[in-house]
Amino acid sequence: MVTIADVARHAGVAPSTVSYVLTGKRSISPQTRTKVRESIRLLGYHPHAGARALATSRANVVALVLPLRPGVHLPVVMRFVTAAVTTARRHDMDVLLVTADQGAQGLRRVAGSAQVDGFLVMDVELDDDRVPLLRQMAQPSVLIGRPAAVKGLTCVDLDFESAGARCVDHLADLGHRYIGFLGAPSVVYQRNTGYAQRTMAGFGAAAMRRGIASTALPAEDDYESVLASVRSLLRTQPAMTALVVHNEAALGWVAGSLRALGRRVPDDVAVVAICPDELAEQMQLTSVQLPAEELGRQAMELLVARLNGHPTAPLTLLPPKLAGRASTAPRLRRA
Amino acid sequence: MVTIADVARHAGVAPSTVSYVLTGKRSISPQTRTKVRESIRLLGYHPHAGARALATSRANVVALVLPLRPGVHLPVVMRFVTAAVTTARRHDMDVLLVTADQGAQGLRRVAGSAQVDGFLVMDVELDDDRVPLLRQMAQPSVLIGRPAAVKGLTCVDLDFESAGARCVDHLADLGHRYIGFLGAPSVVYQRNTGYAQRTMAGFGAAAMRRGIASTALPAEDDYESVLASVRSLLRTQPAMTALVVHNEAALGWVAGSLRALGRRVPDDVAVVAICPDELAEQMQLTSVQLPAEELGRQAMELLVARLNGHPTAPLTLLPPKLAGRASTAPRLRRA
DNA sequence: TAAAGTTGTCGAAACGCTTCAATTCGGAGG
DNA sequence: CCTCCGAATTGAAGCGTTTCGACAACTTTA
Repeated sequence: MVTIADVARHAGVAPSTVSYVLTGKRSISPQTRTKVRESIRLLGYHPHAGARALATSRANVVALVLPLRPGVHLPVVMRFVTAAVTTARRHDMDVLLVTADQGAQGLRRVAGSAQVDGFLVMDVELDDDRVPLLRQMAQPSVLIGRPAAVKGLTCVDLDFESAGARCVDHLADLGHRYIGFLGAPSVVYQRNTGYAQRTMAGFGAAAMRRGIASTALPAEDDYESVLASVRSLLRTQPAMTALVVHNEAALGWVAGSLRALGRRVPDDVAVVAICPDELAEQMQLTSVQLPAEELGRQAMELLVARLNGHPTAPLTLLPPKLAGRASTAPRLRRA
Repeated sequence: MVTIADVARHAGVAPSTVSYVLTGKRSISPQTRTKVRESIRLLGYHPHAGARALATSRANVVALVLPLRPGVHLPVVMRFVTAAVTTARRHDMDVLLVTADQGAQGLRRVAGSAQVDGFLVMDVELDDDRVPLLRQMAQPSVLIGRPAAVKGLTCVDLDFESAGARCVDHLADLGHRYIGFLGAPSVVYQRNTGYAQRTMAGFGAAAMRRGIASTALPAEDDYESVLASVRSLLRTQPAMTALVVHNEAALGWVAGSLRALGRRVPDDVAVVAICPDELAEQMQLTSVQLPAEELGRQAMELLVARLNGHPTAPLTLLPPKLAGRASTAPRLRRA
C-alpha cells in the first residue's frame, strides 16, 4: 500500500504538507501543491479510510437502514436507495447497508464501533422500537417516515394525509360522489405503519368534508385478491364511480379487475393512484406522485446538514402533487 | 468514546490482554477472561472499527456493487441483496453499497482506500469494463453473472442455457411443437447481457435439437408492449401452443394479453416462466426457478472463502429447477 | 536440583493519517 | 539595520487497535 509518507518522499516534502494539500486546511504554495498532486497521481495514492477515520473520528460513511419485510414495495425502496446513495456520494460519503432485521441491536453495533457518522432509517413505524435508541445515540439520524412523536428527531415524509385528501378533491371536483379506496396489504396496517394509516385518514376526512360516501379495503398483491377486493367494494357500494388506489403492487391488476367486473376506466370508474410517477405514467393513471427520489435526496441532505452541525426541523413534509392522466374523467351523468 | 484502555484499567489488566480476550488469539485464564468480559459489558465497549482496520489491514466490510439501470428487475435485485447481506453478517462482515453508476472509478476509490476487503459485483455483462480492473485489484471479488472469459475470476450464475433448454424439454414432453419465446426488454440484449442471451441460446438450441419450431421476441415492461409482442408472436407462428417467458416485469400481463387475443392458458397456449419461485407461485405459473437468494448466498460464501485464502472455482453454475404448475398442460390434439 | 518447556500477562512498537505548535524565510515597517 | 509579521512548511504527538518479543511463575523432564 502506498502511504502518505511515500507521497511525501516522492514530492520532497513532509507528510503533513501532503495532508494539507489534500484537505486544504492550510495555505500551500501553488508550486508545492502541483508537485504533491503530481506525486499522488503518479503513485496512485488513496488515503487509508481507517487511518483517516481514526485520526479525525469521522468515517465519512452513513448507514442506510433498509426495510425488507413483507408489504414493502421493493422498486420504490430502490428509488429511495439510489437517490440517497447518489446524494451521499455528492458529499463524499459512502453508504453502509444495514437491514432492518438486524434491529436495534444492529444499529448499536454499527454506531458503537464508529463505523458510520449517521443513520438514514427508512420505513419507520408509528411506534417504532428503534426510535428511542436513535434519540439517544451519539450519531445523528434522519428518518424517512413519521413516528408518532417527532420531537428530538429529524423526519422527512410525504404529506400522506394531504395526498389522500388531494385524491378525493380531484374526484369530487369531477363530480364523483361515491368513492372507493384500495389500500396496502393488510399486514402493513397491522404493523401500524404511519403512511398507510395517514393516507386513509386524509382520504376519509376529505370525503366527510365534501359529503362523499367512501369505502375502504386493503388489497394483497396478487390478481385474485385484487379482484376480490374490487368486487367487494363494488358490492358494498354499487354506485361507486371512482377508486383511489394506494398499493403499487396491486396497481397492475386494478384495471383488469374492473374490466373483468364489467366496468371501464375511466367511463364507469375513475382511478387515481398514489404511487411513483413513472409507474403511473407507464399505466396512464392519474396519480398523486410518491416522490421517492426527492424524499431520499432530502433525507440525505438533512443528514449531511446535521453531520455538519446545522440544526434541522424535526419534520419536513413534502406537499403531494397530482398529475392528471387518462384514468380519470368527469362523472358521466346518466339519464 | 470508551476505549480498550478504559476497559483494561477497569479490569486491572493491560490493553493487550483485553485484545487477546476479544480475539482469542492467545490463551487467557478463565478468571481474567470473565473479569474483562464483565468490564466490557459494564462500560459498553465496542472496538473502534477504523482503528481495528488500521491495525489489522482488514475492514471486515465487503462492497456490494448494485446495478441500477433500466431493464433490471428491482425486486429480484433486492432478493440478491438480502441474501448477500444476511450471509455477510453471519461471517461478521458489513456491506458497503456501491452503485454501478459509480463505475470502475468507484471501485478503484473504495478499493484504494482499503474501505473494503472484497467485492461482490452483480449484473455483470458479457463484456464488462470492470472485469479487467477486478482481475488486477488487490482485493478479491466474486461476480454474480458471467462475463465472456472467467479465467482468473470467481463467478456464480444460474445455468441459464440449461434453463432455456429445460423449458423447451418440458413443453416438448407435453407434446408442444410450436413454441414462442418472450424475452427481456430489448435494451437488455443491446447491452450484451449474458444471462438473457444465454437463455435464448439454450432455448433455441434445445428447440432445434427436438425439431421444434421456435420464434423469439423481446418485450418491454408495460401492458401495451407485451400485448403487441404476443400478438406479433401469434401472427408469425399461428400454430404456437406454448410460450416461454423470461421477463419478470412482463409476466403479469402475459395471461391477460393471451386472453385478450382469444387464447386461454393453458388449454390454447401453455406458459412457462423463468423467474423467482414466489412470483411463479403467486401467479400459478409453471416455471424454472431463478434462485436469487441461493445465488446471493453462494456468492457471498465464495467471497468469504477467498478472503480467508481458500481457492475457488472460476465458475459455479447452479442447475435450473423446473416446478410444474397450472399454466402448462399436455397439448390438446384437435380433430 | 537444574534445565527446559508451558501458560498467562505485559510493554511497546507498529498501522497511516491529522493537527498543533514550532520553525524558517522573505518582505514590510520603523 | 533590526524587528516584526504573515505565509509556507515541518516535526512530533496523538487517534485506538493488534501483535511481537519478553518475562515471570509454574510444571515437566532429565
